[in-house]
Amino acid sequence: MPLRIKPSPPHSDGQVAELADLFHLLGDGTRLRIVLACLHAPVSVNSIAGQLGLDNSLVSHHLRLLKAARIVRAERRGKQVFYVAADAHIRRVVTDLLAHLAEPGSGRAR
Amino acid sequence: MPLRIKPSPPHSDGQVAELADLFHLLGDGTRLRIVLACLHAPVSVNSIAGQLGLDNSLVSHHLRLLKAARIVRAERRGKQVFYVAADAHIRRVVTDLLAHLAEPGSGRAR
DNA sequence: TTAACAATTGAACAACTGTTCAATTGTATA
DNA sequence: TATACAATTGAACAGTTGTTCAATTGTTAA
Repeated sequence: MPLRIKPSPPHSDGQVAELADLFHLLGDGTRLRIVLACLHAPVSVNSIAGQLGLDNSLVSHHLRLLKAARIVRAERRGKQVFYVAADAHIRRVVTDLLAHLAEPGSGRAR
Repeated sequence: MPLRIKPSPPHSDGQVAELADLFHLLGDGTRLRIVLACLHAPVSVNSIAGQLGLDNSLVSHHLRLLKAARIVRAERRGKQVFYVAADAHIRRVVTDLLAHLAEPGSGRAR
């Protein structure tokens, strides 16, 4: 029996669609910066907007999409609403890819 | 000296923009399926189109973008042009994320 | 209640983008 | 050369989407 090399595993349409949705949401620069801003600790909408120099409204719009996709989680404290990355899974995805980009000679392939 | 917890590392604008670009290109379902089709071995444009049920022209358009971003690499053999994932880096990014999605209870956060 | 602060929402606009179709370029064979 | 096959290219269209602005909801303090 010959050695089988990388049978190129089949992927369900659902999995691919889910992955594409995740990529699509993180594929906007503004939205990605928002995710990075609340990746490790809860941050208020105002704080994110101030930190990134964006309009309050714009940040809220993006956070609504990120929340709907379960990428971030909302938590209200008094007047403010704090957002944070939904779980360790999301954190790993983003930090892993940033690490990948930082790899020597990985800027964009060889 | 108190223990510093997750200083939330600063990310250069260039890194974030690069990462967003990568996400953006993989964020389209059709384009992601094309990348998956030639992830482990070189495949001709016709083969990709036939396999995915897409028009030849559409596949070529997408491959042009993927090639410009150095996500795939082109190689001509006679009449046909074969495309394959640019390097191990790209392969890891995609396969890792697919694995992440396959994790128990990871469909979208907890 | 009133006032001030924080966040959300909806409408509207411009910019972008995925797709289709037709025409063209490149390559190999008769 | 001529023919067929493979891939690329460009224009044009429709649909999507990021952003702005104004108005509204929710919360706390005076």
